[in-house]
Amino acid sequence: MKVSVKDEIRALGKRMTRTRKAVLDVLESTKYPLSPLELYALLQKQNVAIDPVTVYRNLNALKTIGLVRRIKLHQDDQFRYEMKEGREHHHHIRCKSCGRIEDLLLCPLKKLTSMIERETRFLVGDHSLEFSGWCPKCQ
Amino acid sequence: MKVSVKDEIRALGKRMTRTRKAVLDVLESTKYPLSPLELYALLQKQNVAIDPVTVYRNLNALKTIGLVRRIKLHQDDQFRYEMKEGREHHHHIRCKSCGRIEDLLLCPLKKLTSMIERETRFLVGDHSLEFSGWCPKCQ
DNA sequence: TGATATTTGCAAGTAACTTGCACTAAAAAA
DNA sequence: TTTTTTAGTGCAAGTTACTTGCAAATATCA
Repeated sequence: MKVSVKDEIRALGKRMTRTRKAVLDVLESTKYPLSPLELYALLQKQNVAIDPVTVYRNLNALKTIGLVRRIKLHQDDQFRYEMKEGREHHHHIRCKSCGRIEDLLLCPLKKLTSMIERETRFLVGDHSLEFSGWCPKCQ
Repeated sequence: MKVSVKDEIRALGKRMTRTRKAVLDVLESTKYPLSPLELYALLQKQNVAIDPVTVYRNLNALKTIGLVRRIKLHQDDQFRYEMKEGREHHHHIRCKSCGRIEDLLLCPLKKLTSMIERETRFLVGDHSLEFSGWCPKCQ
């Protein structure tokens, strides 16, 4: 975890606790978005004593101060969290078989947005796009 | 409700009950995808005596026999159901303010799919795409 | 070091949905 | 038309993911 993160947290009146640091460390070393309970399971493997509720609360706090992003994947019944730092707007692809999630780096929807605005008269603020299928191992 | 629907249901060993007919009627006359509890509320307004559990079970049954489609919108904590009949593959746009949901008739993602398959080596089976923003009334 | 305010853990509460079970009522058989 | 069979229903209780209340613990700062 970067030194600046601790400062960023303190600047916002939050504290850098043992558990919060552990949560941040796991998020930073994981390349795909984690659910609170997946994160909790990873912490247990590392023998970090923490309550699931504390994981939820930390993720919420980190989201509020803008360090992490909360997403909900299609047909998923839980939220997932990923570090915001250095990550552009992106979408995901998920394996229907093993659940593996990867980032997609391209977003083809900018042009489409104005078409949709014309067509629906909505003012578009956001979009979500997600693919699912079978990853190389599961094919 | 079309006559053929009753036959379709019976052909699959299911029965056309008073409550199931009521659920189907509401779904057929609603232009946007309904959550089970929204559907339940609409039935109550029409003084249809039904238990929420029965709404859930009917929607499940109708999904299983392929008459309705179940979808989950982004950041929504409930499933929604829409009639399948005569409705092509499509996406949705939702108002961030009033929650109004409309269909989008175009799907621009066919070309993109092969790009993503090349890039990720996944075999793409499905995608979900959803826009949100502000509808004309809420702008 | 001590004050104070955030954070934590445990227990309990929610919301959306599912399951178990006895009872009801469609549909098929007699 | 009247049984018989079995799907469907209502109520209560269970499940999952998450939230909230509160007293005790601990990070930060004077």
